[in-house]
Amino acid sequence: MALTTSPRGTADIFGSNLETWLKLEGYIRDICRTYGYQELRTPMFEHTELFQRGIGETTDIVEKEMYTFTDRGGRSITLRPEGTAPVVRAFLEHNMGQGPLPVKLFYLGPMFRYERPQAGRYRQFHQFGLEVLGSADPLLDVETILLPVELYKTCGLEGFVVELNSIGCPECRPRYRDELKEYIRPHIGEMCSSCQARFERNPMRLLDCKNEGCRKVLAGAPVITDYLCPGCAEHFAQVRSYLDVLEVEYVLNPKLVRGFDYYTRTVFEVTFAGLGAQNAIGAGGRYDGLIEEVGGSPTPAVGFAVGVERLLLALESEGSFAPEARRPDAFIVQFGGETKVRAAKLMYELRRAGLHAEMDHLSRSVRAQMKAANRLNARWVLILGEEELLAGQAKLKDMDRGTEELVDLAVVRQHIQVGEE
RNA sequence: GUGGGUAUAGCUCAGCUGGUUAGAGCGCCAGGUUGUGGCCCUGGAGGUCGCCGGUUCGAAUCCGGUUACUCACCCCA
Repeated sequence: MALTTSPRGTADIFGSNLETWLKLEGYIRDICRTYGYQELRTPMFEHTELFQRGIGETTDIVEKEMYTFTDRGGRSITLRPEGTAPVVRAFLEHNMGQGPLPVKLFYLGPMFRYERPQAGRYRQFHQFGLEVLGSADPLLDVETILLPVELYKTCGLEGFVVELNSIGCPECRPRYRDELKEYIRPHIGEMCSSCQARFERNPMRLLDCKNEGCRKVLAGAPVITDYLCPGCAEHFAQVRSYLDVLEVEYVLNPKLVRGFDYYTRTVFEVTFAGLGAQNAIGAGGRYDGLIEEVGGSPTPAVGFAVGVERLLLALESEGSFAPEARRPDAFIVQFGGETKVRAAKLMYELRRAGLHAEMDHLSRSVRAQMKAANRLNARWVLILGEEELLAGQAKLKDMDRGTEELVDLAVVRQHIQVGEE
């Protein structure tokens, strides 16, 4: 095992890359504030059963992608593979349902799934997500679509598409499932092995199979939205109506199904072409049954999650999100000895005043110090020599213009601050 | 879990059919300017050629394995 490489599917985030992250995180916190969402930070790990019950025993995540281990107390612990189940757990644990409804929460942090890494897919990745708990208002379904869309737009992202569907509820879904199976059954022999394996257990998952032959079979399959119960149909109609009123562009995709068992009614996915095979940059939906499943009283809820790395990849591919490079306000050049002592005092004085000041720590020549200042892209260089100090002055060089002048030490700070504006 | 591609300096990459001291550009350090950046010039540091094994007189080069990266399948953010 290489001690000098991070574990597979993980990455260090630093340098200019980190600046980009911080900028995006700033946008995320801003939009959550204006939309009235409170941040919730849940633990990185939970009891394994939470995910088994929440996400569904037969989902791929639970069956083969979880980082699960037994702790020293014999408990089965799992690194969170997604954010919704922990939020629901916290909602119940802290009796948030007793407070003003709906409860609007957001989270931003790492998730863990044991998968083969690939473009836009990592073992530790980050999600920004939010959940609205305690209301079945279709307007809130729309809000969870609108908010990420607004975020993408704020970031300058253009080439994304919102796909929308309704997968009904436990009332209407069984009837559709039966119809679908009836339709598929005569053709099941000619379908791919994974479709055959899933046919009995979860026939709806066959709908988004990418296999050419399977797609052909399913092209004429019955569509869930034709089988919605009156309640779900009405809900879906209102969602679409609000989307139109709020001018959110979307595409109906009756074959859109989701990998988690907990979804009901509205599901959506935001895709971005050009990310490779992993093209979803955000997804979500309504989960009216999850809270009860986890042990709470029946409570409707809706939410979504955005893959931070994927969003950053998408932004990078469009090339319009680079944050402004940071530059020091001042670099102080000195000649060692007493001049270095005076330079140090000046540097910390400037920093106390909120200015980013730097100096050399490698006993370098003036020329090398100037080069360093240039490399750091310092706005000003202060040259503290014996002569200048005797006169209580320093040379102040404007690195953008190449001009310099003698300035009294007492007013150096003002010169730099004024020059910044 | 399955399949393809890749692995040489901090970064991006050369290195032909195996042949002496493994190269370039960029970056880094120093000098050209005994107190002045960007451009230019000169020099320098820096590499167990991913790792293990095999073939061979001889392997960065061929073969096998392994690990990592990468792309795709599966699945998903």
